[in-house]
Amino acid sequence: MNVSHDKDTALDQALDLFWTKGYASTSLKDLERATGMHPGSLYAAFGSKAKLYCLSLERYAKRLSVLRAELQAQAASPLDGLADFIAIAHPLSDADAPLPVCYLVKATLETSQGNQAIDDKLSELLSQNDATFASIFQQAITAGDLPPQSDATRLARQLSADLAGLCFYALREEDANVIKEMVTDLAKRVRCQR
Amino acid sequence: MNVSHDKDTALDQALDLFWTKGYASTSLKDLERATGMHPGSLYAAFGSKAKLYCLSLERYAKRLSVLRAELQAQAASPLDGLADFIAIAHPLSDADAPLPVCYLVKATLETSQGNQAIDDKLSELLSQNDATFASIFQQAITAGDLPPQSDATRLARQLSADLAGLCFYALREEDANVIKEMVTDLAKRVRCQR
DNA sequence: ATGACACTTGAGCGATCACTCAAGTTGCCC
DNA sequence: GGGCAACTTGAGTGATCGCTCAAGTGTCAT
Repeated sequence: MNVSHDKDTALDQALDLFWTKGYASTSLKDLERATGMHPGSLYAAFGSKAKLYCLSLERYAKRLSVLRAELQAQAASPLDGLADFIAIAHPLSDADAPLPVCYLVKATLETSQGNQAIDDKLSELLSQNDATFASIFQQAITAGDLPPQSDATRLARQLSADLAGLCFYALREEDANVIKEMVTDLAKRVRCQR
Repeated sequence: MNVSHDKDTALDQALDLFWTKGYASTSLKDLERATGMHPGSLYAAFGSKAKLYCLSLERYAKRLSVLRAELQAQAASPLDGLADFIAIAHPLSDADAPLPVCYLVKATLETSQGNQAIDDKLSELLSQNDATFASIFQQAITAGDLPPQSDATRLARQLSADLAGLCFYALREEDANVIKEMVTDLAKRVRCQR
């Protein structure tokens, strides 16, 4: 009795596994269990563990950026959209996320020094993310919501670091209220000037 | 021809390895190469890979806290000492560190969800660190360097997260000047109110 | 010199790693 | 229903994993 598999579903399951356990600590046995696929099918569909990992990173980044774009479109202003993203959609405040930590942040701190293709993919995705942040800040500057002499790139950099800092803290703090407070503070800081 | 080994030296070498490669990606073969010890000696001295890792975490935390205490003793005020620590002694600005990333931060993001003893050790060390930060802020409040209504615990929490955020950014940014600037900014922010 | 003891040595343990591939199954077109 | 391409299956690959332990070596006091 053979079972047919949906590549996207399997990728989602692999993503959750990698997210929680990390790349090195996730074995193919784990992936087989999670996806219900046998090694042959996994390799036919994804090529290798590293490629599957890269695909999962890409998928996650895509998902986040779609979400951010949606919030941006609904928001009254660029900064409001960004604040909503932090307060609502980011893994820090998303109850469905397996960890209250951005997958890319965790991957960055784990993976450094290893497979080159993975490192490249990660820095590509993070750069894209920073660029999006910067473009939103630029819109805010143009719209007059930020002082004209503001540096959008620098603001993006700082936001990226601030989010990563919160991720770190969220992982160790058992009291969800503390994290919620910190997230709210950051969102507020983004919305009402910095 | 047998070789006698110094436990502290071996521990330092193991620490550097774990720091750069992470726990899961560091094999006993790697540790043997780095320390020059054979498996039997390693196990006689340290018990297991996990125990060696815990010892390395402890040693690192101790090293950092000694450094911080020294700077604190020399500084004109508690906040000055803290700022010096960030600007001078923290891995972010220490050229000798194998990575511009606090070992505990990296370990926290890698290790979550695994060996219980490691998780416990990590959260113990991080709590100690936060407590030290908080006590320094408390001294600053008592000394009148911070408004009396300041919340030392909250300030410590925020500093911890800010440092972690910088670690994340330092790992991906190839331009050392950008990081230096961000570190200086944070040190300044700590020194001159927040 | 000798025996007692502590430490080092490294071959090798069973388990698990990422991965392959020949055989089996399925769905589709004619 | 016969033929074929596409996919699934899972036993099995060699390598490496963390770890053990009997044998070897060095350092003592006597």
